[in-house]
Amino acid sequence: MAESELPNLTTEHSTLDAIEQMILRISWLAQRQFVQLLDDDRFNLTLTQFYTLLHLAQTNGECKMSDLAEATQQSAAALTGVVDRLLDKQLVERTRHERDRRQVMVQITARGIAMIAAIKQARREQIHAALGHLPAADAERLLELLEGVLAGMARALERSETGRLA
Amino acid sequence: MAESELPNLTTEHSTLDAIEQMILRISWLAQRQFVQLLDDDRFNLTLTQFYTLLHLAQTNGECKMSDLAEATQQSAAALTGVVDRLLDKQLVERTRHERDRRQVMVQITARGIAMIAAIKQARREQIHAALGHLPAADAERLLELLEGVLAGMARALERSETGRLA
DNA sequence: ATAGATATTCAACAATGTTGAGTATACCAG
DNA sequence: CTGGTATACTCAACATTGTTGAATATCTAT
Repeated sequence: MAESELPNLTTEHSTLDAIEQMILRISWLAQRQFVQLLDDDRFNLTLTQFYTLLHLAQTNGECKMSDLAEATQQSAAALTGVVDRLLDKQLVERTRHERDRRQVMVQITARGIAMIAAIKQARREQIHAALGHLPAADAERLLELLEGVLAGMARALERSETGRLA
Repeated sequence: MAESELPNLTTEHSTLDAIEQMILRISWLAQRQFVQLLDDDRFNLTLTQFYTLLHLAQTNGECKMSDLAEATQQSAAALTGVVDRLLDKQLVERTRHERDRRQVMVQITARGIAMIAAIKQARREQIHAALGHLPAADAERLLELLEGVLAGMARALERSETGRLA
């Protein structure tokens, strides 16, 4: 992975390294915090189930299994089990593509949409508890910078994963 | 500083909500990216194993199982299995406390220390691939803002988790 | 019709996580 | 010392997720 374009790795680490540590720790905390929320009796979802359902909520209409697997970074085999459990909870429906009968299409139900909305609202309250104190200008600036981070990470991930979803 | 603790949840969502989405997605990507790295033949660790080993690396000397469980946010029962596998890989050693024979003490080995160092170096290269393009000033500013985020999240997590590790 | 590609599921296994029971040890009261 | 209780950890049983490779069904092109 990107062995050529690495300028002065040994010297000016400090800021990027600190950002790296920060992102790792924030990721860890954000996830634990969110998992706690999802574990609530109202929701009772795992993180993987949530991300899968979220993508379905953001996709209007049906979604192919393989597309869903790629979007949520899961193998097709793993996704089958996740969708099974979402189906048990009546949060999604599974149908066959009309023309290409090989394809399995998944669609979120009204119940699933309501679930996502409720989780987002709860999450909104949680994030306000954590970040409500940030000055508005800082929040705006942070958002801009995070967009840059996300773009960079998505690129790096793409680059290194070519041909993973066998 | 905007002192309003929970002002108008229903109206001015936009920026904080966008930051929330961004953090969720970055967390997801950061983790997937890191898991890929840890899966490399050189390391062959899971995320949980890494965080557990990392904490042992940061703790000089031995660490009690229950302390380690709390620090890494795992149940004692789950940790037993994780340490079993770290033991198989000869990355840690398990001994009994001399006085209180109930306590099991875990200590990282030289091999474990070398492993953590190698992972940190690889991670450094990965983060450079993702963020190397950020202007230095932006990186500095991002770091400051993330520190604020981390502090807020740590506070929120503390508040909500009182007495979880039964 | 058949060969090969594509889409998905299934089977077998490993790692993690939960809960509740079990074991060993420590400590305290009588 | 003995018995009772708290503590520290492990174990057992189970659910979820993840991997790989095989199996199945369907499409497409010759």
